[in-house]
Amino acid sequence: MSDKQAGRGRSVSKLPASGDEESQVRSQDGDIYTSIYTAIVEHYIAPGTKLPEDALADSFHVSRTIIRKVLSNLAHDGLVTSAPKRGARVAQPTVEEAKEVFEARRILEVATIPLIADMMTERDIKRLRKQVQEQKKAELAQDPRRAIRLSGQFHKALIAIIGNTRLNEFLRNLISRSSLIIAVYGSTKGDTRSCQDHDNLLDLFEANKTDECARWMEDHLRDVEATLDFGTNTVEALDFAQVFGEIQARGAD
Amino acid sequence: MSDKQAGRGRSVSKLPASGDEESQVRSQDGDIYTSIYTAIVEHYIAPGTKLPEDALADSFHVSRTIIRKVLSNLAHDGLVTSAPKRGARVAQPTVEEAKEVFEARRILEVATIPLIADMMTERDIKRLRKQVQEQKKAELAQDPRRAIRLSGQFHKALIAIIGNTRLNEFLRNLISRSSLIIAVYGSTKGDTRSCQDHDNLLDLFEANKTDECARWMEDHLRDVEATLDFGTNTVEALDFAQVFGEIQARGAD
DNA sequence: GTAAATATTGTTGTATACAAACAAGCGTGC
DNA sequence: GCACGCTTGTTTGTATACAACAATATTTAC
Repeated sequence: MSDKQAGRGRSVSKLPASGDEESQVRSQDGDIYTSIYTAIVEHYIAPGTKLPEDALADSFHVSRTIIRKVLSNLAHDGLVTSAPKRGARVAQPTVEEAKEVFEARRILEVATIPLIADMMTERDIKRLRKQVQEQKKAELAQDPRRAIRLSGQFHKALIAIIGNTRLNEFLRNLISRSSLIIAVYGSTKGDTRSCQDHDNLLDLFEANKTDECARWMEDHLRDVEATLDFGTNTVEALDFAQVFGEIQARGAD
Repeated sequence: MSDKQAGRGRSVSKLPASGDEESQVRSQDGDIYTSIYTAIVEHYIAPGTKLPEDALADSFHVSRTIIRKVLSNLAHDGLVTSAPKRGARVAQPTVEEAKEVFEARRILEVATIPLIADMMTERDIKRLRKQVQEQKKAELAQDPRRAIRLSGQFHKALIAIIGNTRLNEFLRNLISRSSLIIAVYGSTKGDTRSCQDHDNLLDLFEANKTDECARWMEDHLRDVEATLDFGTNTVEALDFAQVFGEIQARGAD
């Protein structure tokens, strides 16, 4: 697949029909992180869902020690909140947080446009085009999870052109949070337009219209934010046990 | 009984800092993080210094469990690196990392200038002026640690005007890393100029010359980066035990 | 029957114990 | 004399035990 995972990011493509490699006794640490991370970011577990250490430890056949570390990392990413003595839950971003995240994305992704335009090569364009195609396919196939993920990957791939790990990680963080925000405030309609949008951006890049690229990005992010409905937060906490059952279909013993 | 390497071993629990037997019930988690964080950022412990869990646990009179969590957080902040099975050390940023950090700062701090100018009030200016005065004083008093910290606080205070937690935390991260970078590649001279610079920026803000503010910030950060000497990395790992005594008294920002 | 107080259960925070891995010191063999 | 392997010691990774706290259920008083 994509041979160019920018930065040392953890590959998020583990979930659907996972290509089963023999990853059993290998570093259990990162795999568990990835599982829960993916489960949250791709809306397999709803915001607000409790994440008890014991249950998770049982699910993944490790001790609470490991789960604790993973949850701590996820908390640092802002995907779970952990109140001092009452455990961890999948984070429920407030409206203020949501607006902050999108404001930060606007600032970052607009400001980096000139640099991106400067360093972008033909191959980059080609790769991005292909990615947009994939996204389009996913949307036609009614696979919103995959579509959202690919949309995020597009933005990540864009900034990855600069090759700055700090920026990559910051945007990765913002995009994870965006996923969560969409889970809480997202409307179920009208997001299919973004695919067209991404194609338009590439056109502008190819035409060397950098200023218009910047304006486009600003508008695009505002559009996405505008599709959110800050009145309704659809929360339906479902049991996570079955979820991780699906995720790692192979039970250890 | 051959004498082994100094700075290791179990005899570190001699710290005067925690001679109080009663205060160890309260300050568990966050204070320890702050202590080590401050120690690193303010150059009390040199990059590359080993941070053995046992020794730290003894120093702070807690178990390795706590230390482990703290080190994990610090690793996430990029202030310590932890190789899989050979422990944690104070991070030694490479030249590439250093350049990435400063590039990220340029992008972020320049891009936010318009927003800052937009939201800045008289009181903000007054507060910032006072802070610059403090910094000037520290520099005259030959207190480079304090001067560096105040310089960082100035930049943080600037972006804090926007009131966006994401941006605040990102810049905080970049600034911590900058401190580390200065510890490794910093020249001992010529940093006193930054104080004047900060005053100049405030003048521009007051004159509503936003564009010039942006250009100023760009130049300023490039100047700071230019004072670095990427050839010499002065590493002198000193014992951290005595260090925490001095620090624990005051908290960090 | 309701509400307050108490008992019980369950979950998290911290410490400690044990096992595995790395590093180094020592000795033997060539 | 040098190199290789064994052994010892130190340090990290993981699991488990125990204690403290929160939440819930139950009992009792009015």
